[in-house]
Amino acid sequence: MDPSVLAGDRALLGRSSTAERVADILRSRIAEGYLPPGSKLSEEIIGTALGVSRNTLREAFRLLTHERLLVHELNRGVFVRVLTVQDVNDIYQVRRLIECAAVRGLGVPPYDLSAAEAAVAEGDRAAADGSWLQLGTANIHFHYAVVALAGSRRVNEVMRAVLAELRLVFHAMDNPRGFHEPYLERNREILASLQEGDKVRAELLLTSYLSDAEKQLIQRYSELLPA
Amino acid sequence: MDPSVLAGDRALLGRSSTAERVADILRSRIAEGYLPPGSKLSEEIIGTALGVSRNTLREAFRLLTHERLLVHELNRGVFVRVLTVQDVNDIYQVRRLIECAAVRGLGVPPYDLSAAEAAVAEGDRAAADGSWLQLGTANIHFHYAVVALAGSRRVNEVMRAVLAELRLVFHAMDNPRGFHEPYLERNREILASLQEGDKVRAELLLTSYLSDAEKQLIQRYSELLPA
DNA sequence: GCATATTTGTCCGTATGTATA
DNA sequence: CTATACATACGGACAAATATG
Repeated sequence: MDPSVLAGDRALLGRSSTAERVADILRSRIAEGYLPPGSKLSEEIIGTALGVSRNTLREAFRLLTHERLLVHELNRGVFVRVLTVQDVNDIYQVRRLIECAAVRGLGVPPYDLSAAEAAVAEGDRAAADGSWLQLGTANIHFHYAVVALAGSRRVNEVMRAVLAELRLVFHAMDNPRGFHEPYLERNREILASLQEGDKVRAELLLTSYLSDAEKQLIQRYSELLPA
Repeated sequence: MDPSVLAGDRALLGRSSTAERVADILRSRIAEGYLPPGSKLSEEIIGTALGVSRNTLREAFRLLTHERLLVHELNRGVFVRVLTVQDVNDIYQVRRLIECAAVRGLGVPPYDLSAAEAAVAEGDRAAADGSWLQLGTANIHFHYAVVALAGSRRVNEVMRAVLAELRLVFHAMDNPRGFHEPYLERNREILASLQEGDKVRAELLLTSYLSDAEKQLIQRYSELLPA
């Protein structure tokens, strides 16, 4: 790994828990693709680059390992997670189970859809700017908002973790516009169904959405991995 | 045969870090009730008692904190988690969502119910022995087996974590027999429905099971906390 | 409110064990 | 097989926060 990736981050270390701040920095670098899947994160190199001790760094590694962004191999160190085709399939199985169950479990309309509406608006802005990666983030926010309708802290946390993993998958897509753009409209349709109180239609749209996205990602993955 | 082909499997066998073994010990003590919710775990006391350094002990604390068995308060230390009434409500909301969705998402019968059958048998043995706490564990195993039918690694992990939290709740019940015993028969009914391929009935039974258990636990909690 | 004692947060140096070229 | 690099674990140190009288 090239330690200069973290050179500018030393100044950011000044607030709350050191380990959490280190984790924040590493999480950003992973999300931005500076630390691609499979990278080894050396305690020595990162510790000196950020100016923190190994104990503190290991604490940060633990946090990110729990978020499934890193994997820890005994006596070998930590690495940026490499997701397999099976992982992608499992992530979408979780999404189908939880997102559909959240919609199905809704009470009587109207629902508080402000967060979902904000996510669609965020997607519109990103699309207008041509920020396709940000559009992917906005789409993730929309689905997080849908699950949040269930009103459960723990369900929210599970969803947040799964969607964070999904970001690792998105990095494999070479054409972010072609992949993300169509789903903005599909989210708008899901939102409209919920606004009309039509849970059944919303769940159907959600199911086909997830099915299509999974197919695209797995096809792309299958092309990449044998290479 | 070349012994080196098994080199990678050494990690899968008896090897684990000191921190993980310490975490195992503490997890057992918590599950057994020796460290009741609210207990403060002093680094000094436990470190010397187990003969490990503070750094190693803190690593173990982190593992258990991520399992939600401990809570970490900055500059104050770690404590055995004290679940609130809201936590109990949230845990059952998650269970309703995931367990029902797992059953609803099942394909065409027959299903592989061996794990669920084994859990009911485990419950029968525990009831015959009068081991009511073990009966509670067996009931937990049954519901874990039901969720495992969904076949998703991530869903399984979520369920395992939620059911581990539930164990903390069970410690609040003063009459373990009165609480756990009736649910053994109800699990048997759910199993029978699944054996007959009747997903709809299984989901209905599951819903009422979870509703009743939640009511009992929350009532007990409400009696305890104001005291 | 203040001063003190205790405990945690962070870091370092080092010895040992493990994996890999 | 050896050498190197690295992770694991320990003990000690000091600063910072908290608890106690």
